[in-house]
Amino acid sequence: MDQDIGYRLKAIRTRLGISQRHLARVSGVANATISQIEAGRLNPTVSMLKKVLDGIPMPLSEFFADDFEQADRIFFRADELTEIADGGVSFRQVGANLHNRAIQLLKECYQPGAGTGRHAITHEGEECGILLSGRLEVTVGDETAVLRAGDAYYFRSDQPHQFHNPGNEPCELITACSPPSF
Amino acid sequence: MDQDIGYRLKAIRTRLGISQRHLARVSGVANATISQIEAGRLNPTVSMLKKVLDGIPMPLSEFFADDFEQADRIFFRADELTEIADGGVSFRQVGANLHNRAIQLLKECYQPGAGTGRHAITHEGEECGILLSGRLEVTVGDETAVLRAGDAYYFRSDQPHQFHNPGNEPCELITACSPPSF
DNA sequence: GATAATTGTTTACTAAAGTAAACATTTTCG
DNA sequence: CGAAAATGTTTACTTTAGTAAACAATTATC
Repeated sequence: MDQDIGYRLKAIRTRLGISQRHLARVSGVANATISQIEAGRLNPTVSMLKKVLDGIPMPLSEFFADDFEQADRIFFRADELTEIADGGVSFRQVGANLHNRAIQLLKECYQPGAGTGRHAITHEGEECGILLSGRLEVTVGDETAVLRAGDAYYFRSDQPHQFHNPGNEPCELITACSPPSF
Repeated sequence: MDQDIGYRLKAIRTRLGISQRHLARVSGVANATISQIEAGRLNPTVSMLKKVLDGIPMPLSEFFADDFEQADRIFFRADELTEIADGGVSFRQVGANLHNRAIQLLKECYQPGAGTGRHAITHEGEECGILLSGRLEVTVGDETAVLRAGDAYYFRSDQPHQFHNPGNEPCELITACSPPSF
């Protein structure tokens, strides 16, 4: 249970790209607390967890929503997908608790001009995706391509990669990572 | 915050008609813990609250759902009303956190034969209601009446009162209590 | 009406949550 | 490169969550 909370908090925090210390500062708690919660070494009180989430901000109901307590769910309606918005990029994730899972499937939407940021990302595993609409500029290693609806990609994630929507309409795509990266 | 959790737990527990000790037994926690949580004297850990709710059973998401964190909401869609089922009787409450509020408004539905039980209820305040459909037998003090759609009642709650659906179709009504009784 | 069972509360205690401050790494920037 | 800032972790300590057992009060049962 404590571990579940930790995994979920870490997933949310890193997805937003903020550090433990930053979250600690804005929520007014000790950074050691967040470190230990995420490590599953601490069993937070409700009010402590709320205090932390207030810094994101995220209501408790959303933190516990979806399949947080039903990791074995099989079917998900469209409006049940876990949504994580981050600037011009929004993610809709199939399933919420993906630690110990093999696949992370996302429906992503990049607003015009939005992207993963100036710096390329590197992590373990592999990932791939296929575009549904709009255009997406994908850079992997020293290769760059602008994809259109129907185009796809597949690469090992230890190669530096970044995404960017160069068009003037939103870009939708389905992506898959293995293992899930937070 | 701690007090909010306590009020809400107590509201849910008493609505289900179970005692602190019973809930403590089935959830495997000390009854003193439940007493102190409800009194707002204890700041439960998430896993402790989950352990308690597992005895109801109620998922954390539902506990924190609705307007638990937004006590100032004004409008509620039909499907947003807090539903509390109890045997043949179901309650749909307008708003969830009614402590410190003056009114508790419920849409109730009694299945045929269902009622508030053999023993009359007594508590402070006043309550009233109006029938939407079906029949409802209302007993207040030594007076009994069978109400039909459009009929209504109003009494001081310190008079022993009970409700029962004597018909063979569900009975719907809107009730109001002041102050909210849990 | 008296005994027994059940209710919620309080208390002394122990197990653990939460913090401040140090730690070891990594990243940033001149 | 090298100083400086920022990252997550660990540690010693204080506070508090959680428990068992007693308490007082109410309710059930004969």
